[in-house]
Formats: sequence, C-alpha cells, structure tokens
Amino acid sequence: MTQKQQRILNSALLLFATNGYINTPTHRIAKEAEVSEGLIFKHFQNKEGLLHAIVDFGLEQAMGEINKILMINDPRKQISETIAMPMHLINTQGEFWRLQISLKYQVPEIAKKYSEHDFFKTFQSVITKAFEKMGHQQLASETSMLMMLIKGLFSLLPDMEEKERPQITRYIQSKYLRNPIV
Amino acid sequence: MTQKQQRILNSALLLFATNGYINTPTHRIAKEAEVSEGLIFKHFQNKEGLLHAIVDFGLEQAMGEINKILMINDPRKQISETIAMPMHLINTQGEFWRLQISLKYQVPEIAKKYSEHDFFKTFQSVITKAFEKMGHQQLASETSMLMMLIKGLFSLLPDMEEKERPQITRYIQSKYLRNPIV
DNA sequence: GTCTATATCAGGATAGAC
DNA sequence: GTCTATCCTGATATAGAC
Repeated sequence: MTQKQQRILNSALLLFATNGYINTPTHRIAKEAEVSEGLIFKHFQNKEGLLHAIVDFGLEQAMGEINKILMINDPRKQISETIAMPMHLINTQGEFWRLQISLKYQVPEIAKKYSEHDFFKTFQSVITKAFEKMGHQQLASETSMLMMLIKGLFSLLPDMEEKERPQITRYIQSKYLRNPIV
Repeated sequence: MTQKQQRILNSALLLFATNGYINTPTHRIAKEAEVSEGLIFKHFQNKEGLLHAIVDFGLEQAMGEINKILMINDPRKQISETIAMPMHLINTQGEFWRLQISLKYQVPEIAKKYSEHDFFKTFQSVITKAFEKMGHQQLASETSMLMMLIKGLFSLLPDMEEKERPQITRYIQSKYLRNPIV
C-alpha cells in the first residue's frame, strides 16, 4: 500500500461520507488527494473497486469490536454492549458509518451484498445466543426487534452531537433490558 | 393537470421510491409513463422540478393527517398518535415516504430544504405542546428525543412487513408513555 | 507508480415541428 | 400538449509516455 494509495482511500472515504458515493466524481477525489485521476483507476480498477476497498477495510476494523462482545459471559451484559455498539462505532469510525448507512440509498445492490458480511451475521448471532441464555421464548422475533432498534440507532446517531449519543443509547438499554418485547 | 402529466408523476414517484432519484434517468420515467422524454421537461422544467412536484403533493397529503392530531385534546393521546404517525403514513403513502427518507442521502440540499416544511414544523410543535400540557420539565430535550425516535421509525418501518409495523410502534408508545426520558 | 491526454458515453435539457 | 431529433456537459475509464 503506497502513500498515494492511502491518500486516495482517505480522501474518498471523507468525500463519500460527506457528499455520498454517487455525488462524488472521481476527479474530485483525485484533487482532494492531490494525485492524478488516472491513478485511482490503476490502483482500484474502477470507482466501485475503490468503494469496496473502503468498505472492506471499515468492516474489518469493526469486526474487532464485535469480537470483544463475543467474549463476554453475562448475556445481559452482552445485550447491553450490543446496544451500545452503534454509538461506539460511530464515535470511532464516524465517516465510515455515515457512508455505510448511505449506501443502501445510493447503491442498493452493493449495500445488499454487504448486509451478508460476517460483521452483520455475527452481530445477529450474538443477540440470538444471548437471548437464548436468558431463556427467552420467541427468540426470532426478539432478535429481529432488537436488530431493528439497532439499525435505527445507526441511522440516528450520526446526526446527533457526540455528547448526546449516550442518552438515547442508555434509553434503549434500560427500557429494553427492563422488559423485553413479546 | 393533464392525463399525461399525472402519468409522469405516478411513474416518477414509483421509480424514485424504488431505485432512488439519482439512479432514475428521465428517459426511464418517460418510458414507464409512455410519454416522450421531452414532455417531462415541458411540464416540470427539469428533473428537480419533477421531484418538487412529487414531494409538495405528498407533504400536502400528509398535512391532513397531522391536522387530525392537532384537534385531539388529551395530550397523552396526542403523543401516542404522533408515535403512530410514521406507521400510518407509510401504510398509506408507502412509496412517497420511501422516497422522502432516501432524499437525505441522494440530494441533501433538497432534503434539507424540505425539513423546514410546515409538515415537520407542525409535527414538532404538536409534541412540544403536548408535553407542556403534561407538565414536563425539560421540554426541549424531551421533544428532540421523541423526534429522534420518530425519525428512526420513518427509516425502519418501510423495510418491515406491514403487519409487523404495529409491534414496534406499540413498543415505543408503551415504553415512552410509561416513563418518559429525563 | 504516476501523469497527461483522450475516448466514450450516458443523462439532462433544448429546438422546432405538428 | 406532445413528439422527434439533437445538443452539450460532465463523469468514468483507457492509452501510452515517463
């Protein structure tokens, strides 16, 4: 990975996250990264290749976080940490998650492909197993309900000030753990 | 409003909602509506004009719903109905709200402009006034919290089956009304 | 690895006839 | 009001030199 390659990735992530993938022409990325436009294509084949490089890297980083949760024993603690995950990820990889969320509306096919990524699969399985340990009845519906709420967090949090994020996160945690949904 | 004008609006709404505004070329709309491409521009000046026509109409319809809530006396009932609003709107104007939600990620400037629309202003003022009547202390933060949750519903519900939508709606209603957030 | 120059093409928009 | 033909621009992508 050369210096310029790195610069391209950084600039692209920033621009994609800010203005959207579709609304970011490659010449804009080149300008921002101070490289020639052609270089982008030499390194990443095409614009979509560039996007993939960014997303793959971002999800790989995020995997680290989810693996931490996997190692927790107390299932209630696991659920609680899972609910806090969107906040943690958005606090640490803000641009990436902004981009990630926008993909669904910009390049649905690609977003769909990534929704099958290990990261999201593990996310879901952590929840299911935790609920199982807690002895919940309707595993499937409990799980999908919580997944929904978490999706909601992913789309809400990026628009909030960082210091406001814990409030809604704690809200979901407390209300959810107090009496889960039937 | 001629027949063909109507057909253009219908087709555009459907395509915009399904594939996104940016990903829908005007010739595709023309084909779907079975009119010539030029006609779109004669009637709506440009692609953006077409979008405005669609959104203005959609929001006007939605205003009717919010006005119903305005006439309710019991503030708790008002809050409860407000939380149910995303579900009602998405059930009745599904395509339009799919589009509306996607705009933020597709044409941010336009989405921003519409976020100042009467519809959203009224929405917010209904909540504030209801909380006021209920004697809440931190009006501003209570209101913005609920607005957040409602935004979340708007982005979640379109992806759920219609019959699953009441569940999460009722969840928010019950949990929220039982003990609102501090 | 990197740049410059250029090909290609799709999509938005206009002109003019009917 | 409506259609056909056409223009024009901006964006992706390639070629070839260094």
